[in-house]
Amino acid sequence: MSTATPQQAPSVRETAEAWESLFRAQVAVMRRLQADPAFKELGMKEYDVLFTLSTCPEGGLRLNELNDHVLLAQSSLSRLVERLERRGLVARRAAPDDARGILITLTEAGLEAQRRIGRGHVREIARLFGSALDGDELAELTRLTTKLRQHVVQNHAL
Amino acid sequence: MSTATPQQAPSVRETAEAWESLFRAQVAVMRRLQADPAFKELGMKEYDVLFTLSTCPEGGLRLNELNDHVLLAQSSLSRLVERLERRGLVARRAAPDDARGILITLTEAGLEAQRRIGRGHVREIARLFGSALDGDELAELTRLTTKLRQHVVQNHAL
DNA sequence: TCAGGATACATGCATTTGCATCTATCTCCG
DNA sequence: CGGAGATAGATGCAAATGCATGTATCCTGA
Repeated sequence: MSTATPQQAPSVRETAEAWESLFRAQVAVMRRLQADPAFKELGMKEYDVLFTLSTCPEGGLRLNELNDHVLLAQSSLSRLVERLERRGLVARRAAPDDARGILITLTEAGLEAQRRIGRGHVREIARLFGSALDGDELAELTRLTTKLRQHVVQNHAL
Repeated sequence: MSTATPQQAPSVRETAEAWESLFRAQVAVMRRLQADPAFKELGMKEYDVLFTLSTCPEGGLRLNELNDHVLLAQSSLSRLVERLERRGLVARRAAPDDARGILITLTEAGLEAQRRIGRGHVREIARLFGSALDGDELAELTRLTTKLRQHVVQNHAL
């Protein structure tokens, strides 16, 4: 499938440095985002679930698919979704093709909440990132992290 | 998008895309790291504290300084450190210049644990990152995330 | 100098999380 | 077919977390 890249594998030192830097940046940004009053109503993880569902609108997602996007144990996500359902933000129904599975979809209220919170969220991100990186740098950051994620997901199944 | 516009003021869309991509990459990598058996002995957050302490060896760190590096509420970190102390991995003593503060330092056992776990950790990171990005890309990723973190920390105090 | 407010950390308590395990369903291959 | 193992999701329970608040100490300005 992939022709081997001509260059040698990067050193352990380089990779560790990159991960450390990526991780710390994520922590720094996340700390500021969490402080946003918009997340009093709904935690980051809850919002993340609503957001992920909003990007795959038709038919919703299975619990295990959702689980790939969120950093939570399966049981924790199960109960998080249960809470969202109790709040009327998502609906759960049996998956059509697999009687073991459940399909989770956004309700109208859930979609509305996602959009409302998402607007403030996105504005806050722009505020944090805007002065830090220019357009080219942002594009490059997006490219690199996307490439990293894709390789990790493809070549290192859980 | 305007190719003619040089830079400054990236769009909300661009920043949101970059953050989403950065965040998802972090989740994907973190998921794999957490699966490493090395983290049965000590969770990621616990390791993160030991690692942070290991990078500032002389005199240790104050609890509130530590808190800047970890994505935990102050009370949670307080108790996390308490647990590490009970396991003999860190020591807590009164800060010399401020009677309200405590200074946290690695014990010998803590340093040993950090090094031992860190070795496997770093190897696992190299395995995940190595095939994904080449040396130049890693360096650029490091540069961009470092720049992002610095700007966020400097311009957006909590 | 000292009152009012800020800061550092700890603690009570309800919520959330993860691990282990359970049930139900699916898949494969004899 | 049919039984062994895999997979999806739920649940009991102990541990971890966050919020609100408490206590002690520090700082500032009148």
